[in-house]
Amino acid sequence: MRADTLKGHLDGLVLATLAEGPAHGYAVIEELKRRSGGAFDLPEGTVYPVLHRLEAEGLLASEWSDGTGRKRRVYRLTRRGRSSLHGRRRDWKLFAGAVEAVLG
Amino acid sequence: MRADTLKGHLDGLVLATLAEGPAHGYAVIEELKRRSGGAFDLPEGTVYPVLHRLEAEGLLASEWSDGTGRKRRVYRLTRRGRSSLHGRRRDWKLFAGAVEAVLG
DNA sequence: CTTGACACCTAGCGACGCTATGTATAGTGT
DNA sequence: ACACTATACATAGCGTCGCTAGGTGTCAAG
Repeated sequence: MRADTLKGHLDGLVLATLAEGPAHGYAVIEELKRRSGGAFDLPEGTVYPVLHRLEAEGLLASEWSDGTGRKRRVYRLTRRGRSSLHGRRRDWKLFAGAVEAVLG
Repeated sequence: MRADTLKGHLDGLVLATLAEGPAHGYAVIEELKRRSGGAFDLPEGTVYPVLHRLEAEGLLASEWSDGTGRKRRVYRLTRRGRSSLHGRRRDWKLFAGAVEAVLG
């Protein structure tokens, strides 16, 4: 997979990964890999900044969890995050449809 | 359509637009708009640099045409360009499949 | 004779995925 | 005991590339 193919789509993918329940950053990375069948095997330096950005935008909220002794930051969708995800799914359908119409 | 959604995909779209025959830059812009049903209404400052880049990479070749009096640069796919297009169509299918698997 | 479509061009900006690097803990193997 | 891997977080800086904004010039219509 070419680098930068994700550009502009990653936020939606991360939101979708958190749609079924809260998770910490590392788990988001693994879940993206799992759901995509290995296609999205993203470095931490890609995903952590996304989580920070989405939280800064109010689409995610987080809190530290030290239940297991290991410190983890657990993220969850806010209401606005869930709404943004719906918009992004719509946008994706439009975009994908347009690309396929052009590619033929 | 969000800006930058195209990032990493535009080259393939331009190649696809030229797959059915040579065209000049402005016509490529119009054809992208037409095929996409208006979704891809791209400014010239986006498309012209792409054409230059693809030509520099050997995927397109061009020559000036002044048949109508108006100067136009007409682009056509090279063999390598056509082969690149095939690869990009494959990549798109993989990418789109992975995105849809994640979005659910 | 101005307006708008056609047709080309490029400098510079901004966004963002990625590389590289750093820290620290838990588990596994030898 | 010691090394190594996986887990888990963080961020500075780079490179790419779509876009904005500005420029040149031709042609048709009102």
